[in-house]
Amino acid sequence: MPSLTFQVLDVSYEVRGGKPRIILWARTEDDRRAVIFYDDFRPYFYVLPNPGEDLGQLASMIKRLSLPKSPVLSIEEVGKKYIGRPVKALKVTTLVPAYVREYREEVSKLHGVDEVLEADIPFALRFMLDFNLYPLRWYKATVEEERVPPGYQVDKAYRLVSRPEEDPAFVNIDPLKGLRVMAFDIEVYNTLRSPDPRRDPVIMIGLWSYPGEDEPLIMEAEGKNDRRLIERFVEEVKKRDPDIIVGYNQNRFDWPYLTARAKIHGIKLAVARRPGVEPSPGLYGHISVSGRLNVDLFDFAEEIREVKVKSLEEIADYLGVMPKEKRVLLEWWQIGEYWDDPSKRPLLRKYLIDDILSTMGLAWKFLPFGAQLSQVSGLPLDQVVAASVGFRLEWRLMREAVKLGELIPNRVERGEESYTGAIVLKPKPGLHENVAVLDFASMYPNIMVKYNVGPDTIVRPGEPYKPEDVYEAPEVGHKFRKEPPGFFKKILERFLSWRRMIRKQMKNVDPDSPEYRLLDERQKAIKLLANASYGYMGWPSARWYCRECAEAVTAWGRTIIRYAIQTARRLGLEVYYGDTDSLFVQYDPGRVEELIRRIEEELGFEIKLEKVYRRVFFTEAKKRYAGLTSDGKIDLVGFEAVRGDWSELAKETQARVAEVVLKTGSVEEAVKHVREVISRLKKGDFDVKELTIWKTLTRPPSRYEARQPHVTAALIMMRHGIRVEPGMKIGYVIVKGSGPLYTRAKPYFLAKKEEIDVEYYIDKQVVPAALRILGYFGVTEKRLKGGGQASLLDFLGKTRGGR
DNA sequence: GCCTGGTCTCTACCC
DNA sequence: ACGGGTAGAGACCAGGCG
Repeated sequence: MPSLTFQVLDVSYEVRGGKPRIILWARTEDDRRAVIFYDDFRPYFYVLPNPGEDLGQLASMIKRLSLPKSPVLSIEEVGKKYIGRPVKALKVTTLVPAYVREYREEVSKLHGVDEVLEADIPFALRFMLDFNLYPLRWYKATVEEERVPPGYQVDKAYRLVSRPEEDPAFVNIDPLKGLRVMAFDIEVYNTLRSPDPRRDPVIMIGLWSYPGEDEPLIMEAEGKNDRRLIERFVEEVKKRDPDIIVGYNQNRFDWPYLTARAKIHGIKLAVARRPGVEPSPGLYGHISVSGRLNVDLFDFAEEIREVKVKSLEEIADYLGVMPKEKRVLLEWWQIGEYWDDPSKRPLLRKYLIDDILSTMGLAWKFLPFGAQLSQVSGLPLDQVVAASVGFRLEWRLMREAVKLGELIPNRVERGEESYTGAIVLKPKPGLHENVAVLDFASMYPNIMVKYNVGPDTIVRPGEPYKPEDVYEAPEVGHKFRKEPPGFFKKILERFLSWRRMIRKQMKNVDPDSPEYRLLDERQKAIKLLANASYGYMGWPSARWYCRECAEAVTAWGRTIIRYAIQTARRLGLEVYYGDTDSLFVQYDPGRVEELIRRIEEELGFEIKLEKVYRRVFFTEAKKRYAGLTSDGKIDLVGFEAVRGDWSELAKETQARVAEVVLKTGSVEEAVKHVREVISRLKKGDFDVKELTIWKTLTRPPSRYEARQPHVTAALIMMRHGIRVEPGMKIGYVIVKGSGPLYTRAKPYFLAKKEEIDVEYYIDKQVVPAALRILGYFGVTEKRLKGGGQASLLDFLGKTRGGR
């Protein structure tokens, strides 16, 4: 029988004739698209009996529950481990995946059943778990060719005969190489309010395929009739037959909108590779397009902290994919107008083209990392991108559990129990020269490995132990058995050594080569998962939740950082600041080197010289500082200048103040700059956008206890027929008037320049932001705002501050 | 009824 | 929809005062 080498793209299943069939979506070595069917996989779950229960009797009770449409096919007694303990369980196999939920409910009720386990794992993923298949990796398997079933958009169809084995030849080959990527975006008609699919048509759709196309294809509706447009969209997608579809926010907007419009026209949005299948909601708010990987790039953008308003334009600008000044910029409410006006329509077209180019540009920034995340976590690309960090790690943990013969715990509702976290030192306020920043490398994962922390190694109350056989966490007293190595330790050790190996390989590869990029993205993906493990244990919804474990980790962390502080002081190094796993000390190269050596030797934890500040400035506040690095870069941490909920003008002013003070030491010049900004404001020489304040709406407006400006603005938007949803950033300005602030907020796009309350921006934005830094040097509000000379008091204040 | 200070609510940040 | 620690603005509210 022939052997096939293929790359796994995705897995789904269908039920035919009352039986499930696994559909493995793949690409073959000779670049064909293929489905590989597997008919012999069956859904199952485990039943964990109460201690001393008669398994045979339990089995016959379960058999009696057998459902006609999905009978119990077999019940098998198996030896497993559950949170590290050996257990006997029943493996119950049935026929139709959708009925497993029903079995879970009924079996849980049976007398003698402690828990029903692994009944909540989606069938297709269950197959990947059991067959140890990782998406985007390459495998070899024996297959038999079949006729491609009608309607399937693939070149080949096979039946899986042998268990696939990973092909090591492909390990360091870019998994995306040769895959067809299509970017798309739609424009929807509107009239100064949010579009409604019952009323507003789709007017333009753009798509662009790589490889193969030099430029995007732009399609337009006929007037306000989008029927033909949507039909053409489906045809054009099929023609391009992409493996990966990328868009920006398409899971929440484009797909639902297109689906709704198609439904109105009675058209099927049949863009999938399977006949008659439309895009449909999947896990984690993601939209699944069967046979293709639908990747919403917005999910990556969410993790870019530096960009606060995460629109496509802003993200593409930040990443240098499409500079704002080089593109057509339109606001969403202008789309209808630009469509109706024939002279403006070409600009709308260009706007869409720029969006498509930006989207494709972002794809090449993000997909390589996404592909590694998929290869490492084991979740298909489209899902891993949509999933949060906790779930990404959890899928990998589930895979490890299957390999180790461990039963996967259920996801259970738990109340929140908080515990003590890390230490943050009080900073030494002022301007300091030559300060070294030392960082413990992956402190929490290393604590977990060193002390064998985990839910399976912890000594529970009442359990016997010998003191010499356990590690005891300081302060909290939780104990962990030294042997055998626990679940987390095993996985983390593998992650850490895997990452070490990759970093070693990287040293022998040209930094500009594709292989280097691949390795770098892979080590980042591994690091992400490793670093998530501590937070994961403290997450009440985690399957492997263990509050005491998380608590023990932070306790060890506190002890370690205290020890490091003490060691630094003993060496005569002044400690300026520290947070969790970092220390800011006076930079004396010899003694810093000695400090590093001692910490590593005496504690067994690696600490690194992360950077050296030529100058660094602290106020009294923790978690805020400004530093000037040796290469002339300014780091601003925690200050208003890096927060999204301050006006751009206040942020810029503060950043400039920090820069002047750090680079020149001239408070004078910084004051001058602030005064210029204030006079510019008073003259009316400003733009509404630089005064806009953005805040996230975290819940529906009615669910707020306290009134707030951004909620007011959101309510005004709603009155104008603009949909606002939790998670949205609301941009508002403060306008003139009396009464509390929240009564004077207005959405920025409805506000006229003349109504802006300039006084508010001076008193509550620019001045406080500037004073946060200048205040330390004795500068007063009066001096920043005053019309005349600096007073004697200001002068005295300044010299006092400059000590 | 108005002012004041303490507390609560909310958001966004740091690591 | 991974954790705790933290800053800061403004709303909210009780108590003092006249």
